[in-house]
Amino acid sequence: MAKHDTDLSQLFHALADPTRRAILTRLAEGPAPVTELAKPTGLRLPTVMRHLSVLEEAGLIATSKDGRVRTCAMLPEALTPMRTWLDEQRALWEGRLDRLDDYVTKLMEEREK
Amino acid sequence: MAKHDTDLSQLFHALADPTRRAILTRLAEGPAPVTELAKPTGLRLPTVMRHLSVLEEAGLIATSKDGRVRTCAMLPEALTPMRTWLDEQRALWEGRLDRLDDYVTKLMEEREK
DNA sequence: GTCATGCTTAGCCATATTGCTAACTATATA
DNA sequence: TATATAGTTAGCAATATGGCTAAGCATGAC
Repeated sequence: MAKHDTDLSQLFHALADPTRRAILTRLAEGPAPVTELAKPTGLRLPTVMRHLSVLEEAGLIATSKDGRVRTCAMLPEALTPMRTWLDEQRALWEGRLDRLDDYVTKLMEEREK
Repeated sequence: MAKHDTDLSQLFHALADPTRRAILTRLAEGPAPVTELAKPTGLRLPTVMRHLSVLEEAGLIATSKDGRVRTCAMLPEALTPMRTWLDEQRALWEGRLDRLDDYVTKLMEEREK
């Protein structure tokens, strides 16, 4: 299993949770401290911390502590592998359609003879 | 929690497993029966069946049975919600940069006075 | 120094996930 | 009809996930 494969798994796994996606969406608008991120979720702090560490391990956010406040910020470039995967998948799919197209074209040509 | 939100969760969850992504990649090139999909994974059939049903519930593949053979095919449009989410996320992020830009511009103008 | 605030750690519980084997059904094929 | 093939079902075990409480630590406000 290639390394970027586990990266992708981590990335997709991190995004598979609605709470984590909501946190990311909030962070897309700018950095925020943990407590502020926790408030709209209705979840307890330790639970939110866990979500944050999943996001951090997936490379989707970075955090830093200033005094007793930990500030979280999004790292949007972390989404690139996902975009790449999507594009590869699309290329494969379209390649398949092209081959199908070639095949049909060939069939038609055979018929002409 | 909106409905398309659970869709997204299912979608991301389905894609978070390397075996399932490998199966999808294979299917992007064309339909295949279960046993053929199972072979390269090195996993037992019931395990692969489970992966397939996860993919099917996420809307990523469709299956149909002809005689004793079940054929699986990819449904590439199932990836659209993911693309949409990515685009929304990017829009938010870029909107943030724009606002930052406006803010800086405003600061500069203030300075001019 | 005392107290409130913001986070952190440890650990518990329920459920979900991912693998397996064993046993079964249904369909080709000889 | 007998046998091999393709898939299916049931159920077990290990681990991961997502929630919680309780207790702790560090820092800022009074």
